Amino acid sequence: MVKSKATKRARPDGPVLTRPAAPTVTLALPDPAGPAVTEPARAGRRAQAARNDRTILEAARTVFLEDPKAPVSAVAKAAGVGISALYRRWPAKEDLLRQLCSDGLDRFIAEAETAALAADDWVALTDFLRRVVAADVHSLTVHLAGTFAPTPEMSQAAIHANELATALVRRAHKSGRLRRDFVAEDLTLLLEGCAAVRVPDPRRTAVLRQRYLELQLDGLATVNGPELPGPPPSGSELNWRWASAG
Amino acid sequence: MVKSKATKRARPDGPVLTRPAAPTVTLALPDPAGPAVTEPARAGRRAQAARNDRTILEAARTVFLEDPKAPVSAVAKAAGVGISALYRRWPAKEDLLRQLCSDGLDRFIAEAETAALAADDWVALTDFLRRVVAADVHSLTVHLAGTFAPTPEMSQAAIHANELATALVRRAHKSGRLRRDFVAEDLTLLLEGCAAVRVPDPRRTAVLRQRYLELQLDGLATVNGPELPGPPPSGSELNWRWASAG
DNA sequence: GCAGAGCGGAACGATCCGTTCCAGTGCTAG
DNA sequence: CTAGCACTGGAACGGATCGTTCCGCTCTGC
Repeated sequence: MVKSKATKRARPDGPVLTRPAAPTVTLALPDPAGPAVTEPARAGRRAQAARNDRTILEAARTVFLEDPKAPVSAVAKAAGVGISALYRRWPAKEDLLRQLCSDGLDRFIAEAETAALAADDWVALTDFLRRVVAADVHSLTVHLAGTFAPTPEMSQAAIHANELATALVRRAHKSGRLRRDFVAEDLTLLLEGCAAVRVPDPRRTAVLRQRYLELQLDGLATVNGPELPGPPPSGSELNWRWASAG
Repeated sequence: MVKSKATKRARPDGPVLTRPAAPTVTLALPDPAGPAVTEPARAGRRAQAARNDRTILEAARTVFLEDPKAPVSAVAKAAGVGISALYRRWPAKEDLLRQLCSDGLDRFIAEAETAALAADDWVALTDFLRRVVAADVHSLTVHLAGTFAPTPEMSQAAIHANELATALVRRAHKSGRLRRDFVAEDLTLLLEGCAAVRVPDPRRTAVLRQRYLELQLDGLATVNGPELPGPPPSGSELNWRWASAG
């Protein structure tokens, strides 16, 4: 999905220009466990370097999730490394943000594909939404977009993500359990609303987001009753974030 | 509600310490019209000053609604005045923010009281929510809180606002049309979700917020079905913004 | 035992922003 | 008619923040 993820680490020679490091990170989950993806586990300096790759990425995710405008130093501190450890991997802050966002997009797509496996058309959609909210992908993607220039690949991925989501909505409509006036474009703002739910404790935040998602799912399942007001959002109203670079 | 709003304008003598100017502003509505509240309309310099009072306040509302961290200069520019016109009225940025937020709180209370007039217990709640979302009070209040030290009066007002909202929820429950597992504390986060809905065009934003509010209202009206997950938010999870100063 | 990969963190330079200051403008009192 | 001054626009100041660079140290890998 993301094409050949560059070489292993930033080469010591020659400038690094795009998406540099991160050894096939499986994207930090809300679940902070994860018993390590059988990293070769060489000991010593090299090992620390390898570990730092994911450590920094996870720290960055956490930090920017809490405050999209957090300084680079905050990420370094959260990761328990110095600033140079970070700059060795990503040439600039923007590159880090880009990768974070890109990974989020990939994750979004992965969840959509997984959810699409469900046999039940209605369940496919609801499952998808629950997954995306649980993965906490949306807030990162949305709040970061606009703070960096998206690569063509990302715009491409965004389009693909849209297609998958649209397909899920179409299926849900076919099931007859989704209210008629709900369209695929509504998904973005619905998710944005969920992402806005925040309390100091991250764990509680996750739970509460599911709570309000369920509330909205019940709204989605309301097939009788007055139509939702206003025309639904249009693509152009939504995609202004990805504007620069198509 | 807001106690004696100080004298007319910042006195030329002596330092101004609290909530200075603004001649009983009726809080800018989403509706940008408003044919002036029969201001004495004296001509000349004094008139400009009087007009600037409301002009600046409205501009500030617009600007900070779009970006809570906007610089003071942005407000001045939006109001079409110089920076000193602003600083003549509010001793510091924080004072301006405080007033904006306080006015929002007052508005919230006013809407709650108006909505409470409805005879139908269910309509009282839904009407209230529609009003609050339409007034666009929540996003300002919420995103500004924490950027200044709230006055005791504001904390007081916040408590009062909570009481009113709670009463509306209680009534709605009595009507039997509100799902059992929805509690008053849920209101805050529900509104926060609505406030998160944003597109470039403010008018469209307003419409879309109503759209997703209606979706959630349908969710609120779903009395049969599985319970919402997780314990609902608690007061302490929500009020951390108003923390300093009780 | 040595070359250098990798690191921590201080230092730098640019930017931004809240606030102050001052000179200009045009009412308004006398 | 004019002197005084309330009021204003906007330049300038000083502090804070932050991205990025740089330097000296450590410890590995050969």
